[in-house]
Amino acid sequence: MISDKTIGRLSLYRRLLNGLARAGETHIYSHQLGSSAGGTAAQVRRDLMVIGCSGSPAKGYEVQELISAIGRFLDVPGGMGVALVGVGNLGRAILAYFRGRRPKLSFAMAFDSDPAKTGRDFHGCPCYPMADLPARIAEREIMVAVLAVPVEVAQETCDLLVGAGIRSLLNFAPVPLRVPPGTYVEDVDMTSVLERVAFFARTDEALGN
Amino acid sequence: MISDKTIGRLSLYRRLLNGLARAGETHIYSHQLGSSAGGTAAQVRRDLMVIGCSGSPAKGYEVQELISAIGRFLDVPGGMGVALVGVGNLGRAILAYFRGRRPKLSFAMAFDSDPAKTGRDFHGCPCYPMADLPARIAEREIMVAVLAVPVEVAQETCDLLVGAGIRSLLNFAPVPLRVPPGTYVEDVDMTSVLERVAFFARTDEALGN
DNA sequence: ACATGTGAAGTTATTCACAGCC
DNA sequence: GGCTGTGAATAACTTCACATGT
Repeated sequence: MISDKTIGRLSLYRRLLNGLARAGETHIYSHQLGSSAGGTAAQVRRDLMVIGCSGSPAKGYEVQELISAIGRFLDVPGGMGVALVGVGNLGRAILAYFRGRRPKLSFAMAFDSDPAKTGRDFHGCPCYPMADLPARIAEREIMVAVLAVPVEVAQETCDLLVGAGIRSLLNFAPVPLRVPPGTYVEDVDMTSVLERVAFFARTDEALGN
Repeated sequence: MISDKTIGRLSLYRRLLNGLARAGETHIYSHQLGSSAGGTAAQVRRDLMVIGCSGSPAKGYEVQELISAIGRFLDVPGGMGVALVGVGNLGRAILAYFRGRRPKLSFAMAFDSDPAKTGRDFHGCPCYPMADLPARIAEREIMVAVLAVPVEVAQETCDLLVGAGIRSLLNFAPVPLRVPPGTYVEDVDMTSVLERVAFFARTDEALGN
């Protein structure tokens, strides 16, 4: 009933709204938010409708109210821990990227099979050996994982995570993962994204986008 | 007329087919390729149809033929150079990730505003100062760029790239870019992707996906 | 029998457009 | 006059289903 596209946009709206709030803005119209978000006014109104927000024709939407409403909708009140598996170049970049960015969603632990990496912190996140994974994930009741392991071990690592109780995961390995029903997977396949981008460099004007 | 989703899947099919070819497979049925790709047989057949491939009911599709056909469709014969802007943690991870992965699509140059980074190589890719960007991009006729700069300078860097002749770009900064018509942008907003993934950890079973 | 190729149907997502209100 | 809220229309994408071929 609620689409994943809408969820992604709500997350983006919140970030834009936080910027507006910091700049002292108190109200915003759907067409302004729409154009900042790279979408349309109608889309913004629909998205806000599904989370039960409403604005006034006179002043638009209240920035603070939207921020709170999106937070109530997206966030788990107590915050959520995320596990990273695979502390290679990409894994470390992800840790650095998210460090301190979202208080309600932070990397609580990382795992790697390389003994040279375990036992220390990366960007503030402790790294443990793979053998500890099931116990540590169960102990902290982690439900979300990011997979940044080599493609050869992606599926088996995924199975291990699901077995340990992970309910939703973000996969950077360039292979679609098989998961049991009830588990959510988002594949971010950078290879195919880049190939797509390269493709449209050629055809954009030729086919008139 | 050809959708970006199809392009992304073709890229994935090719990767899977390369694996099959390496394993010695010569033919494949749409339902096999579909399930490896996390899709359906009908979808595979439609995707292959748009690039003019056909198989036989007897043996399915010829693996090598598909690989060539996808290559003819997606690749520029002479190969394509990509520029990276922003050699931070994420930028370096991207260089490492793509190193030697696709011969027809490789990072030819990188740019960064930090003088400590310019003048040397990162994962085999030379890094130049931002001031050199327009001339070097024009000289090598680069059309594709990856943007991995801090969000504050993303739009201005994008404008610089477009002015230098970039036609298509992959943006990792968490803000939608404004580009002139005819330019293709793919935003990979890891923050909102992760928030989405976290959201569905809670609701998957509750709302029964 | 079983797989392909594809029109038709179905599904999901986005945009239009207008009533109602400030 | 311009904005919100939303049913209706449209567009985009996916799946069905079956005629056709081997």
